[in-house]
Amino acid sequence: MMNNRLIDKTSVIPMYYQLAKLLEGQIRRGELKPGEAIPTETEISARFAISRMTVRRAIAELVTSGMVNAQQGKGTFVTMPKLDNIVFELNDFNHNIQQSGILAKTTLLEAKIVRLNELLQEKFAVSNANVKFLFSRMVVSAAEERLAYETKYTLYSKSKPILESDLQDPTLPGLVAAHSNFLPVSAKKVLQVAAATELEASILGIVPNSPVFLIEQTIYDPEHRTVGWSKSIYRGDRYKLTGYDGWYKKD
Amino acid sequence: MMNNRLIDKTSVIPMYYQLAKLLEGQIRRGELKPGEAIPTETEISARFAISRMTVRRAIAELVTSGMVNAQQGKGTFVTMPKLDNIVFELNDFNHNIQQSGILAKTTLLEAKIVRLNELLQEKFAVSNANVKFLFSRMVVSAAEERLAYETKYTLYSKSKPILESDLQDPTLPGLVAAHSNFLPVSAKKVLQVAAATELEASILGIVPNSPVFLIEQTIYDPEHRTVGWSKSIYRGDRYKLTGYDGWYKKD
DNA sequence: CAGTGGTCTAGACCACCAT
DNA sequence: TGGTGGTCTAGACCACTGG
Repeated sequence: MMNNRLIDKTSVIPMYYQLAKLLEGQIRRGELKPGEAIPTETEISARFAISRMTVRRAIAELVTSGMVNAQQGKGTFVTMPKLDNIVFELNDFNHNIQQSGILAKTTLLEAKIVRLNELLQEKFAVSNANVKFLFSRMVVSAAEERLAYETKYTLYSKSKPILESDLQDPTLPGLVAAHSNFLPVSAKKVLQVAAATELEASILGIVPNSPVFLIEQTIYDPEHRTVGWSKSIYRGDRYKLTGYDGWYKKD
Repeated sequence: MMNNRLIDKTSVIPMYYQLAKLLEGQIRRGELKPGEAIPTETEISARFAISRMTVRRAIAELVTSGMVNAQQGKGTFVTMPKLDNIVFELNDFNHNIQQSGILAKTTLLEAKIVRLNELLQEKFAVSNANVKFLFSRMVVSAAEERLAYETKYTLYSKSKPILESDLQDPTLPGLVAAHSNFLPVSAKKVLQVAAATELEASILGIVPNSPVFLIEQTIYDPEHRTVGWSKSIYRGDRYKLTGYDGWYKKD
């Protein structure tokens, strides 16, 4: 049925990888159909004269990629792809732009130290009125076009002046690391749609009430305390998110 | 330094899992800091009297979860968390609603067989004018409120009447599977913001030009042919996407 | 060169499932 | 009960890094 010369034991390419790709190909070509069982580990092990541990490692790759599903006592089966769980990756949104060959430029509009106010009290859940925050707002532009407007707050615990370096790493986690003694270890982003306010519209050069992306980001330290918060407005006509699901080829 | 009684070899919980959680805890508590090396595999192996393969399996878990980074010849190091790559999961969007305890209801507005037109020619990249498509449009609502409006096209190759079952699985992959001989194996979704058209606004009961989510979905068969396409409009004031990154606890 | 992680083996025992 | 996948071992050899 199958030739056992398909795995090159002398290759620099690991055997588990060769085997995984071999099985993946059979599934993609429909030689193994969704719902069907793939050969047992012992069978594959014997057929290719490969240790069972190595076979398991190969199958583990397929399990991870979601093409196959192992069931103890029964067998390993080709997955019926579920296509309703799409994942959108948001590489700081601006990578989209940079990948288009255009390079995004960040222009600082304002940066200052502020004290606690109502918004900050809500977002950071602190009550000590002496806490200092670094406030900054900036515009992201590319090819002479303004694309996004961002407002950021971070805890400010280092007595260090605000340098040009702020511009070099304008990401929120970067600001936290640079201007506080807190280590940012986790983040939450909430994406919504909104209508551009007068201010936002004038900064971005769009018509008021135009649809825009509104992204709120919160940065946490290891104790899950909020150490940074930002609100970003992205032009709706210049940004989109694309996501894939199922047996998409990744090579 | 560390007690070697922390791994219970007789437990039903696998040793590699216990070890992975033990290391994860040390990292979360800051006993192992970002940038630092974790003990070598041989060291851990000796300290707990565990086979190195088992230690590797434990570390592999941490590598997968992104907390640690292995470098051949050098060591394994605690990751400096990158927090700008947030991932939004979109469980067919309506799961958001269902998790709130409210149950979403889909109401079919129209369903019919259509022939090739300009839109379909572009989306499906077919030229044979005899190809038939199943067209349907529907409204998703919850708690007496209309939330989303969806328009779907799928290839129609089964000579089967359109049944009530269409309503039972109104997802695009489901429609493809039910009404064509094609197997949907991969999907692409593009998320944008838009202003509601007059039609969309009247169907959803919102003001025209309100900001809305616009999601286009394309379904592919194993040969990467388009077998389904849909366009969905979601009320901007009722939906949002939330994503996490970094060392978020998942237990 | 010594030390690290990466691959692989040939067994062993177990938990689970079907019959 | 026999067959499946899940865990674990005690080695082995390799590729890569650094001094």
